[in-house]
Amino acid sequence: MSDLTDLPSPVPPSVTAAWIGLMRAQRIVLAAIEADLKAAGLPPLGWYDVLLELARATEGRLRPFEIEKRTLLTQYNLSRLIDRLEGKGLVQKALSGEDGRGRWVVITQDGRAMQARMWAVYSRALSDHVGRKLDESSADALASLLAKLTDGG
Amino acid sequence: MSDLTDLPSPVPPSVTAAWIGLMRAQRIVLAAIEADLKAAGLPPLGWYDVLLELARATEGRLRPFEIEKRTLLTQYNLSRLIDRLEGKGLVQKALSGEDGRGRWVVITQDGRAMQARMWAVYSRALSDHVGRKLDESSADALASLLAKLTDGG
DNA sequence: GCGACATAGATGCAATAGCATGTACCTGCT
DNA sequence: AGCAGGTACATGCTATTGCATCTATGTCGC
Repeated sequence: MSDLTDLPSPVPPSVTAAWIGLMRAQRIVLAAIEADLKAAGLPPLGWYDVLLELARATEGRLRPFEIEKRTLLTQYNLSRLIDRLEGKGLVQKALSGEDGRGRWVVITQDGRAMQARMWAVYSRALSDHVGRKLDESSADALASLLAKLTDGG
Repeated sequence: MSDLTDLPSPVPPSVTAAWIGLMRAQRIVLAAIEADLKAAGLPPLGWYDVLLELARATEGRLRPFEIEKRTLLTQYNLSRLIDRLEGKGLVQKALSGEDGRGRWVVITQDGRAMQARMWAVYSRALSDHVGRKLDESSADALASLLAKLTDGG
């Protein structure tokens, strides 16, 4: 009886190494950053992503489906994340005039303050866990290699 | 009142770009691979990681804490994942003679078969979502840049 | 051998993610 | 206008995760 695991893989070792490295690096760095946020008594990174998009948007507001595209959050997770943000007073929901199906999610002053407080910790964590390990040209090179993975096709 | 978000970030743009690229690439590729597994009626990637480690281990068995180190799973998640694997007959738990606290997790024949079935799909997905987008030298370069992020310090 | 502390693993409970579906509204066709 | 289908968002239910803690055993110093 042959064992498929013994057959030579059609996947070049460099490709598996890249993939495993991608998973490991993302998990390890993300865990480190989340730990720093938690140690500072701040909410998880997902909150930051939403707050940042809102803070950058004109009039500090976006439709949920716009946030969804920008953040890669799923529709149902975003729906509930917005509820939590609203529960903490960081955003408000408003009815959309133009589209009766839609809602606006509007960032509050507390929301902007939270985004800034989180960035203070987040940016330090980024410097620490990414910047300290890659010089700028390596970081550029990494970013452009990663972009190849997500570009269309 | 100053707004921290307007202060120049201490983080170089290349570093943020690398980090955002890392998050995006990992999420997108992982989601694509998980989708392929699911479409084939197979369990998620976490199962594969554990089964592969067991399949590679001598006598097809490892202690939970050994699996934990190899996979980056947390202790409590692994404990429950093993329960699920056992529930499907893919592994068995056995008492450890040497260390009364310990258990052995032993892969079954069904477990080996599942690992092989998953690899068939997984390897195709890897070729498709990673190999097809990176030539081998790019993949090597990516792997070594990523390694810098996880190396000590 | 006993007590203090560490390690291996399990587990109750609360929070979050995933899935399927529901509701409301929109758009386009007839 | 009326219906078919699509989009935007919410939600009930289940599965998984995270956290804190528990049990059991091991190790070390005395």
